[in-house]
This record gives sequence, C-alpha cells and structure tokens, in this order.
Amino acid sequence: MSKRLRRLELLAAQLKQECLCTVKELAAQHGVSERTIARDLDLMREQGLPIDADRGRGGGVRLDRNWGVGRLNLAYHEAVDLLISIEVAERMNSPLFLANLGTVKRQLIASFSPEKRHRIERLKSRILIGVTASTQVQSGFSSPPETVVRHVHQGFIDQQRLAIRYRREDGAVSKREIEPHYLLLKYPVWYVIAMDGLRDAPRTFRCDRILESEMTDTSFRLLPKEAFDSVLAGNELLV
Amino acid sequence: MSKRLRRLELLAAQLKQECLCTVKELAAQHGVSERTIARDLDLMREQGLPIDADRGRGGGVRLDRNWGVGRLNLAYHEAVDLLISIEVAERMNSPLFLANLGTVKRQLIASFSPEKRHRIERLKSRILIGVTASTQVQSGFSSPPETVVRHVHQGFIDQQRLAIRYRREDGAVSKREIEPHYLLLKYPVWYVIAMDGLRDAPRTFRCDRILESEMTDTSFRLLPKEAFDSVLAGNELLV
DNA sequence: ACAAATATGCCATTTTATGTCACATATTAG
DNA sequence: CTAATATGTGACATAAAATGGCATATTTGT
Repeated sequence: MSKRLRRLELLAAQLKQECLCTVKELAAQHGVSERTIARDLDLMREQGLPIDADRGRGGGVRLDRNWGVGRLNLAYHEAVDLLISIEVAERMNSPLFLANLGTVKRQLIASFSPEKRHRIERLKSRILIGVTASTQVQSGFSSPPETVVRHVHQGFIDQQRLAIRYRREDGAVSKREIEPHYLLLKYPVWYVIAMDGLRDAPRTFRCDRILESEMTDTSFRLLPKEAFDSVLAGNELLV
Repeated sequence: MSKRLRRLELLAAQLKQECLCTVKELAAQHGVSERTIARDLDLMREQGLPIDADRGRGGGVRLDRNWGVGRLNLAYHEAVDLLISIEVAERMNSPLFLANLGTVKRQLIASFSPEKRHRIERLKSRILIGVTASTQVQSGFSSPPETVVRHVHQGFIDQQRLAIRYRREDGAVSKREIEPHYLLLKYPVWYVIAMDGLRDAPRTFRCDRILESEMTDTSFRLLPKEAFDSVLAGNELLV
C-alpha cells in the first residue's frame, strides 16, 4: 500500500482545488479503474470528508464548498502564538472576526499534550491586559527583538534571568539584569514586568525598547504576586 | 485496509500525547506485531512526520517535541476568520505573539482554492483600518449580531442589500435599508460603511449597534470608491 | 427515449500487509 | 566488559486487502 494512501491525499487535494470532477477523469488521471475511485471516495466519506456527488448527466464529484480548507500543521511555537493571539484578541473585545474562532481554540487546546497544555497555562497566567495606552509603538522599534519572542516560548517567564540592553526614552542605552515575571499589554505596547537585578525592585520595561536579550544562568528567585502589586495594579490577568 | 489508516492516525495521536513509547507497548496496544509497528513508523517517517527513536535500554519512539501539535481542520468560515484576524492584528502592530504566524498565514492562503482565494481578496479589499477610537464598545452590545457575521461570510460586502434595525446613540431604534460597501475598524469598534437606501447617501453604522440584519433581494448598485471618499478619508485599506 | 453520470454488489486476480525468525546495531546498568 | 533492552532491517510464507471487470440500479439533463 502507501500507493493508496498517496492517491487518497492527492484526491483530497484535487477535489479541494477543482470544483467538479467526473469519476472517469479521476480514474484516468490516477491510472486506476473507475471502480477503484468509487471505493476511494467511499473511504474518504467514511473518514468524514463531505464529498458531494451530482448524479446524472453533467454531474460529478466535489468537496462540500464550505469544508476544510486543508489541514494546518502547526509547530509548537506557531500553535502557542496562535492561541495566545486569539485569546488576547478576545479579551480586547473587537469581535467581528472572532465569531468562529472558538472551535479553532478548542481544537488547538485539545491537540496539546498535557505537559504542553500546562506550560501554556502558566504562560497565560503571566499575561496581563491593561488599559489601552496613549503612546504609540516607537517607530523603528516596532517589533520586540527575535530574542524576546524566543525567550517567551522557552519558558521566559518565571524561569530565566535575562541580560538585556535597554533604550531609555531619552535615547540612552543601558545594560540590565532582569528576572521577568509578567507580560503586560497596554495596547499597542507590550511591557515586561521584572525584578531589576541591580536595584532589587520591580520595574516595567517596554518590549519595543529591549534591543537585545540573553539568557544568563544566574539563579532565578520565585516571588509571590504581592511583590509586584505596585506595578500590577489596575491590570487584569488573561486567565 | 482502512484498518491500517486508522492505526496510523491513532499512532500519530498517541506519539503526540505521550513522550516516549516502546515499540513493544505500541504493538501490544494495537494488537499487531512489533514488526508491523516498525513498518508503520517507517511509513509515517516517509510521510514527513519527524519521529525520533532512542535506541538501547530505556529508549523508545517519540514525535519531535516541537512538531505539529495536531492538525487543525478548518471550515471555510473558520479559516477566513483566522486569516482576517491575523492580518488585522498584524496591521494593528502589537507584535509580540505574531512572530510565528507568518507561516500559519501562508499555509492558510495556500490551502484555499483559487475561487475562495479570490473571494477573500475581495473581502480584504473592503476592510479599512482607521485610527484607534476614543469610544468603547457599548456594554451589552459588545458583539455584533450573528447575522452580521454570517452576512460577511456570505459575501456581504458589495453584493447584498440588507434590512437592519439600528439603535441610535440616544437609544431610539429605527429600521433602515442599506447597501454595505466597506467595513472599518477603529479599534475596538467595527463600522459598516454603506449607502443608506432612504437618503441615498453614504453613511457609517456601528456594528455593535446593529440589532438585526436580514438580506433583501432588492438590487444592489455597484458604486465606485469615489462615492465614499467623504467617509473613507484618513483610513487605510487592509490590502 | 436516450445518454451520461453516480452507486453498489459480486468474484477472480493481483498486490500489499502481516507475522515469524534471524541478525545487526546502539545504549545503559551493573 | 558484559548482559539486558532498545531500535532497525532483511527474507519468506501466508493472510488480508485492493483492484479490475462486469452487471445492474438510479438519477438527471437533452
């Protein structure tokens, strides 16, 4: 086999692309008999693909127009980004294009392994949504650097001490050691809430002003939420 | 067959859930010989699944940890919502969790049929992103009604005349006939830009104030963009 | 009425999948 | 170093599944 598997994949792709195919055409294209194509279609239907067939002259076979736009294969970090993006968008309550994303979210969550689900829950419990900011994202610094994103996916929050280069509002760049505890979105600006290693006090850093970040293996101190009350006040947790 | 297909699906799901399985366990669970599982794994590898194997004592088989967190099967309207949501989020430039969504977008677009791709392009060409609004979404009216969303997916823009019940700021509810041409997001509020059938002039309606909408089969007049210049000014198209 | 399309059943034949056994190779515990 | 567990691979007989061909029913447009 494996021949049949391949054919089934091809058939599905083909039916998605083209609107209406006759069994005869399909048989010729795949070099098998019409009977075989009929059986393949049966199998695909059995597996849940909504294949419509128009009988009679001028008829043919097609996939239900509103069905599965293919399958998305997501890597872990893609899935996390997608899930968090949807949840943030939901929280930000601009609902027109969110109506049908509930099922997407459910599918995403269901497909995580328990271990990953836990990791994501912890990440979410460290994300805060605040009021919309009056400031704009700095032009020229519109994206936080790659490294920040990578650190987020690697369990950035509550685990790793980071060495960063930070650009103050007046333009001066300084080096700092921080222990990040929370991410805060005051749309459109993301902040990192962290213990400043030098001053040993909670501080808030704009993600778009972090020029570089690097993990350091200095130990991380777990701190209770209360330690951050002063900077967290007035913001809501994502979960 | 179909037995093997099912087994392959189960195997993939299982390897995603559990970190490490021995071939012996898998064989026992599926009631086949170890040799068969080995062959199944070969086939899965051939199909592109990144299956790692640790040989030797304590070894086993697992899926690459960062690989496909399941497959998403999306219906058309889910895929559209997802795509538009991502693009809107990108345009709104709050980038922390958008870093890895480029590939998701590409997969989505690639999986649309040409016809659907065209439909989506047209929808996108009718979406405008404006400046962030100072107002909030009306509480109690936070979601536009189901019907508005449905109409969007059915080719709402530029095709259908709608009868709506609209709630003015002072609370008064009136009936109107509109021909919708554009959707405008002034975050967090969505607007419909339409020809008001009674006054025959362009007008802007807040989506969260549309209480009900219904298609009417009265003819729709295609109008050039210039007709809406007065209300479109200062807003940018999504595409 | 006729032609073109799907849908379904049956059976002989061909192809594929499976189990079994043997052996190679890699890793870890002791 | 050795024994114990793992995966990986090849060969071969056999069970199972896929295939093709044919007959037939059914739907639909001309």
